[in-house]
Amino acid sequence: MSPISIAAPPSATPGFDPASRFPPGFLEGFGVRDLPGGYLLATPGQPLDQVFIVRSGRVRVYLASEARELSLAILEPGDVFVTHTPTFVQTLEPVTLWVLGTREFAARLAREPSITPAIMRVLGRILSNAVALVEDLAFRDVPARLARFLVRQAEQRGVMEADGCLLPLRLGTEDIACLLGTTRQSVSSQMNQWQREGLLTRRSRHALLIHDLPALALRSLASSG
Amino acid sequence: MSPISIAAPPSATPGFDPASRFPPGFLEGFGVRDLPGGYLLATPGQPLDQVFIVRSGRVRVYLASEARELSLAILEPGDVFVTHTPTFVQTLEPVTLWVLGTREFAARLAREPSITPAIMRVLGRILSNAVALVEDLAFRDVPARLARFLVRQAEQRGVMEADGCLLPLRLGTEDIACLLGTTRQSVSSQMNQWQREGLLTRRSRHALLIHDLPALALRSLASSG
DNA sequence: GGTGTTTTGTCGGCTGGCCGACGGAAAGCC
DNA sequence: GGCTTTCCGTCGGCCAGCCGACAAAACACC
Repeated sequence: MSPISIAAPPSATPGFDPASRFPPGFLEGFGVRDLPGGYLLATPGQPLDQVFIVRSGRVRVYLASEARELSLAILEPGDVFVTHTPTFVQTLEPVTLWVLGTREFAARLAREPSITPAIMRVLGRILSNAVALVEDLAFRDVPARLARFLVRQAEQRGVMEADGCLLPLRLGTEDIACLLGTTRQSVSSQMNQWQREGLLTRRSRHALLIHDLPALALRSLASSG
Repeated sequence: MSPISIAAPPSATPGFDPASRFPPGFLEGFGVRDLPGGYLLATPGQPLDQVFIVRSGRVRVYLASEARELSLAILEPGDVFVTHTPTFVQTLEPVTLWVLGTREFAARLAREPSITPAIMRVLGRILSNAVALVEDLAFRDVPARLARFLVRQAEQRGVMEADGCLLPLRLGTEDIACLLGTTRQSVSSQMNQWQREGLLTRRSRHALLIHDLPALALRSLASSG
């Protein structure tokens, strides 16, 4: 999950084994935890430091003020995160996680230093994503953010077809708006604008057909400052 | 340097030894590098991965679009950073750094696992700061961001006096605007607004006297969404 | 202390995008 | 199929804050 995303790894092909992402034996020591959908597993208030990896299901990481929410990432199987940051973390559906306390994790690293470089890469990627998110908010207007979002989604999940790139979306308009730091209305109107221009077609509520990907990419360049 | 800041450690008291922040012997292996003012030591393009620590002088970390710049942090002696992120890093004045390549750094961690927890704490703090920055941009309007900035500065560097808290500022209006993701004009007018309300006095170009810190803190709460 | 340069204060116009409201469409549910 | 509920599209009003422009002040340098 991408343009606005703080999570660790690159894209996930559907139907793969999340454990295959990690060195053999890496997951030993992690606890397995099953959670129901809608479960809030971390808040800014009580930071029970934990490293977790999503095994199945989706998890949303977000910030909230009194009036609004901003999704930082929607984690999918294989994604890594640390509850060491002042964010809310909530399951979107029933979820299975691998979990380990940060202290134990650090001790583990100390015992098996060979995995340290891999971890540093993951952390570096998380930080890079956070920086990219700041860049998006500071420099790009809503159309550009939305275009970027769609292009990235297409790169990750798009399926080429005769008349364009079919993009299965598991998010509603409101969810997208929340990822982009804007409103339902702005996303909706922009999307329909592009539909009228022939850039894309709303195939169904959860599928989008992008006809002109390059044109979208063009609109994803900075234009708000 | 704070409300908008991605850098690692808490505040620095002036005239301290930056090396004292780290475990004895930690800095062995680091190279020492002297750079002139205005030197650009990293850009998003070529990520020569390095871990560096500021020994003296100030360093600015920022993002740039064609039309605008956003400062992520102004690093001071003792601050740690990684050029592993797609940002610009530039010296503001002549600077001395301790530098080590990320590969060597990781190897070092692998050899001396005892310092790993400390490093994870530093990375966690950097990430938390980045998240806080996103929060600022997404949820707070300009007055709130500015108020927060001033309050934090006061906490870190302010000197209590009879008629308030004297705040030595090494930044101009434009620099502050750049840290807050806004414009010179907005900062200026808001500051003078508060001056008229008696909250603060512009003592000189580089010094500010804050009379009513609590009132400022009140204005630093979210109000743009 | 005069003179050029940089920094700051202020104003008005303009606009992106938020907000509230409401009708229509799709999807779930029996 | 009918019903309910959730989701989506669109419009008009409104406002924060950016932009350009210019004057005044602070500072630096001789």
